[in-house]
Amino acid sequence: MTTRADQIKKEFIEGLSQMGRFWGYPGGVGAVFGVLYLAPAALSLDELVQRSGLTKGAVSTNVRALARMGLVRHTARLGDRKDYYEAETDFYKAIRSIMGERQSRDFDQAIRSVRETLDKLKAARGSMEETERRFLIERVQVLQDFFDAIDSLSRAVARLDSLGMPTIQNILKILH
Amino acid sequence: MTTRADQIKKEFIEGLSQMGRFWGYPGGVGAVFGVLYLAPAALSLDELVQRSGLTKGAVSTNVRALARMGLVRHTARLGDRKDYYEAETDFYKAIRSIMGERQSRDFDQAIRSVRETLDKLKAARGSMEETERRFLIERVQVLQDFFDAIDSLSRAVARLDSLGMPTIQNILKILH
DNA sequence: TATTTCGTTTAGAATATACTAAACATACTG
DNA sequence: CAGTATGTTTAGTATATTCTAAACGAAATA
Repeated sequence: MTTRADQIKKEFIEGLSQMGRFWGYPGGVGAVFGVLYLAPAALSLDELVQRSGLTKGAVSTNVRALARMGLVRHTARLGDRKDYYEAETDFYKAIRSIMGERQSRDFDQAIRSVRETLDKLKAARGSMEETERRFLIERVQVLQDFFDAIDSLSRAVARLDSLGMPTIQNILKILH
Repeated sequence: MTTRADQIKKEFIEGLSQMGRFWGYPGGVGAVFGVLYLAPAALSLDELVQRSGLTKGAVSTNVRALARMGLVRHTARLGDRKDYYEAETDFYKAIRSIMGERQSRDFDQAIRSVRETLDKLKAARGSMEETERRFLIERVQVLQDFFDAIDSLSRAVARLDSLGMPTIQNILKILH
């Protein structure tokens, strides 16, 4: 039998699944988080399998991704060697963790690539037409400045020990 | 013959391509933008085909996506019915445009889904166990508050007519 | 009106991704 | 030590995405 509660939960979880895809994560990640977020207590892997409809393998992978992002906590129970998982409900904490995670992975790599290009261009005096070289340096420099700004912003956010509504309100004031 | 300049450009473009994928866009989008960004003048579609190595169809699609995002401007030349494209170099302008674009599409949809869940839960008094209903409302409310905060932040940014380093510096000060 | 030029759209191929099912590894339990 | 419970890894599959190649359409020109 499907209760009204089950129905509402299911729709919500489907919504989170879409949302996950929007942020660039597999649908299963959003679904697993949804299940955990609507559970009043930590769940075991098998419970996640049941409630998410995915297989053990997929849940294992997805839940690990969520833990790496800091959206899910890994807990244990005495005298029970199952792993239990529960959702992080402090999203301000989670978002910092996510930023840290993404930061290191691909974004840093991309920024590095821009910096390398700039270095190469600066070192290329003589081996290419000077007018073009000046133009390219100018362009790439603008991009790097932009990335540096984004970078310092996200680092600042990640460094905070709390990012709550008061802080956001202050930022909003500046942006008037 | 491949000059040193060509080589450096090619590597830079490859970097932007990766970066594009990181932000969730096809590699071709990044590549096309890279070509335009390193060109001192607007380019026609055929020139983009040559320099990006993609076919007309792909370039047509990708360049249109970039224009929608505001990362590329569509220009014309008198007495020439070709389309010409040039890169937007004001990234602060571009980022606002991108936020507007993404906003409307999927993110709004996701937020709406959360709000709907909350409404349904509030309307479900009697049709489910009251303790559970209270718990679910609490959880979903926290998520919605968070999204509302993000939403007002991004709307504020999108509303600005300029988002330059001074603004960012101010924000950084708050985040100390 | 026929021809050329240019951009878009479509059909299909190649690729990447995320899942399932099952084998596997590890650590408890009897 | 055999057997069981638990989570991870892998091989294969299904699906979605993004490209190419080519057909198409629209507009300018002869």
